[in-house]
Amino acid sequence: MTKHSRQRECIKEFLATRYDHPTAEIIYLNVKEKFPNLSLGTVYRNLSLLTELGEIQKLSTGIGPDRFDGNIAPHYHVLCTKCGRVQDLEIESIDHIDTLASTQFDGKIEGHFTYFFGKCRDCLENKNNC
Amino acid sequence: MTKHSRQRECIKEFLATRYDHPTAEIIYLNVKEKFPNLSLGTVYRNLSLLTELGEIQKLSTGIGPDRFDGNIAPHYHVLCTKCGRVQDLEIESIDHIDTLASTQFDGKIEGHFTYFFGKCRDCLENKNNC
DNA sequence: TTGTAAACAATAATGATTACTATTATTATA
DNA sequence: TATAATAATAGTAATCATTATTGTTTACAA
Repeated sequence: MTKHSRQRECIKEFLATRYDHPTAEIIYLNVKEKFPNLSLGTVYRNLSLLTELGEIQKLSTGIGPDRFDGNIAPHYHVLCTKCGRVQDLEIESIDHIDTLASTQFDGKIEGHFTYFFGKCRDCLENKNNC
Repeated sequence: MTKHSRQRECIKEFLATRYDHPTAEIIYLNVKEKFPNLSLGTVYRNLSLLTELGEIQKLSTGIGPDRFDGNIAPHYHVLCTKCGRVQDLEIESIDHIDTLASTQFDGKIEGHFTYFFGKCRDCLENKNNC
């Protein structure tokens, strides 16, 4: 049985205010302001739990540490290969690629994860503020 | 200037014989049979170099350690969520999703990486040999 | 040959994440 | 409201994958 925890509540609330997909470290530093003796392990444990519960989303981009997204509505992400920023991308569903994959795979396709990569607007314009 | 190295040669040859996308650790254990005092660092260094040269492909699936693929022809991969196996998938190009993403992204889309997930044939049939 | 620079083995260090343990907080119940 | 049961915590150690360092060896060009 899972009990309420003020730390977990705060982690979830913090994520709801951020649209830049922060890492566990960033979340730790921010939530620590409200809970000065917060432990990094607590952050990781709760991020895992919230991900399992489907209340947040974990992004394993393969570039740097995992990131977390408080928005669980279906959407995609673009990774800037210059500054490392991860931005949201609202596109129409591309779930047809699962059907396509199913026709060629001897087994059951349950879904996919896709990350787009490229250059963000700021990097294209050489603004170094990203 | 990059010099010839028998270790690198052997790593590349080994990858060419394998279709199961081995990890650095597995590659190390196998190539060690020919070079008994091979170092794990040498494996990582050469895998990075070969990846940069475009002679092999690195797969960062987000599940477990990175894997490597000696086949650089464009193709996709399916991760079995039960046994962790990574299998090849030959499907027609889905590069149109980059065009789709471009229409919604304020910046430049250069490509995408997509991993499908599901259950492999062996796991569906409860054969525990995978 | 011989000089030089790349590659090596061995090992230490790092970064991200998970595990452990004694204490504290939450919640059900007396 | 007090108390008992136990989930969650803070603090810390350990692990896992990977990268860095260093002194020695190997490839190759002069």
